[in-house]
Amino acid sequence: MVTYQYNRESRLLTPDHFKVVFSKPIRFHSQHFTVLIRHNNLDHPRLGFAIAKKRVKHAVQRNRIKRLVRESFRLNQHNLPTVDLVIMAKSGIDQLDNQAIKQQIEKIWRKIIQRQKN
RNA sequence: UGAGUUGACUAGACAAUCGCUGCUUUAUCGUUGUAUUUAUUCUUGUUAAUAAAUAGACAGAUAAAGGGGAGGAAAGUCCGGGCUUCACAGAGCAGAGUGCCAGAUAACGUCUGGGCGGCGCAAGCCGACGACAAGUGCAGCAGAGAGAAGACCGCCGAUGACUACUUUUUAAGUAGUACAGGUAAGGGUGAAAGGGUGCGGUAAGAGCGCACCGGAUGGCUGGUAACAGUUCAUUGCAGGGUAAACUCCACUCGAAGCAAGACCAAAUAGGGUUCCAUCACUCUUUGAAGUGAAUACGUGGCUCGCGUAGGAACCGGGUAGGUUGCUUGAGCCUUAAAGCGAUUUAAGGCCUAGACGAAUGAUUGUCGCUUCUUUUUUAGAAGACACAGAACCCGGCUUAUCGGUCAACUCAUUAA
RNA sequence: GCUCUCGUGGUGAAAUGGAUAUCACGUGGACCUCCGGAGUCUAAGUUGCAGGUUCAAUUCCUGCCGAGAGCG
Repeated sequence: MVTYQYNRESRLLTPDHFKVVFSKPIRFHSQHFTVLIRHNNLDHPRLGFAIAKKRVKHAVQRNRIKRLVRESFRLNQHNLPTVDLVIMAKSGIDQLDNQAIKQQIEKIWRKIIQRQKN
């Protein structure tokens, strides 16, 4: 079933959720992202962010990254396995434009899907 | 037309698709338990219990529709206030802050008007702008001297001393020495050297005296005041700088913050009360008795060690979590009145974000803007389209900022 | 949300408002040596930035910028 919804069910809400992901993650890297994933027992994937103020200085930039990644997650979530994801940003990401960020995050989705099949 | 000053406003526009989050309405589900009706039960009640239906209410869930959804600085957290909790008889000390005068305000370190000083041709802008004559400190180097000072060069050497000469020889005069000494004009040092100019005066000089200018003190006049003026009087005149040095004077300040605070409250652990159970001991009472858990049981051949010591009900605190505080407010817009103005008052209208691992977005198209290329009027390409993202709420200040619009004023040039 | 501290050669630290800003380590250059080490000499500071007070500011005051810490 294809859904484009993104509500509170699709997010990591409490520190406990994050701790679980950070404890035994599988890592995926690109030039400006680190993604930690871990299987959950639900029937849908969940998304969380950990973007440090040290890496991305301005609040406008942090919000932009979160919105872009969230939008991409929203449109691709039906293809993803049932995992919890934590997106971490690396410094320098605020220099990129919207298209570049979109391409990078979509590349990561493909890697996750590929790994799941194997 | 050009150059500038001040104030106010604006912060790309429209459409489509897919989302996020409050609000309103409707529908469905759910929850609680209120009212009514009906049925059943029996202790037969105007009253109880149970069940169902209908109506109403509502923490909530889902769906649909409608409508709303970042800023002028939301930022820095530099001030002030509301709100909340705690503390508190009153007063003082300490500490911190402010500092020309008057006003505005809920309050302010903010704003308005005025004074004084500085900058600018001007419109205008800037200023921590109380007191050093209450006391204490500080001023390197240079310089003679750095605080009620001082003699290095210079000037003088009247007076005193010494030498020489002359004379009327216990004395006087003249010349010299630069010894005592005088001097604050000139030079020089320094950021700063104890009013300025001129004339008189003098051995040379000096407010030493005088004239003018400037000041100080008192009075008078104007002003609410800061302060200004003064053809008034007195005073030769000043002991300068520094308080963003200690300090003094005047005024202000209780402390902490929405993670404040209020309510609901799981699991686990733990507290209290009652009842039941286990074991040991006690008894004029042999009991659902009293006291205790130091004991008992298990593991084990024994010691050490390890494990177990219960069950039920109720009460209170309270963690995770949830709800609330949470957006109607010193609110915004328009008009009128008062005031030079900040602002205030009155009338009418409006409701304009409330998220919480944290929404307010993405993509596409058309137009606009900027830059670049080609070229001379188009075409093409690029663009997080300036700075920047609410977190209890307001009033300011400060800092960042591509452009655009409007109004008032100033200066220059040209024309009439 | 509240509070505090720091910023000085490449690094780590000194300096009462007063001379050309000092010390250690490191780096570059020169000397010494056959070469290297050691040694000797020497160079490199916008005292974070912008204003102000003062005769004079690393020091005092104000505003920014950056780094770090603490409390809840």
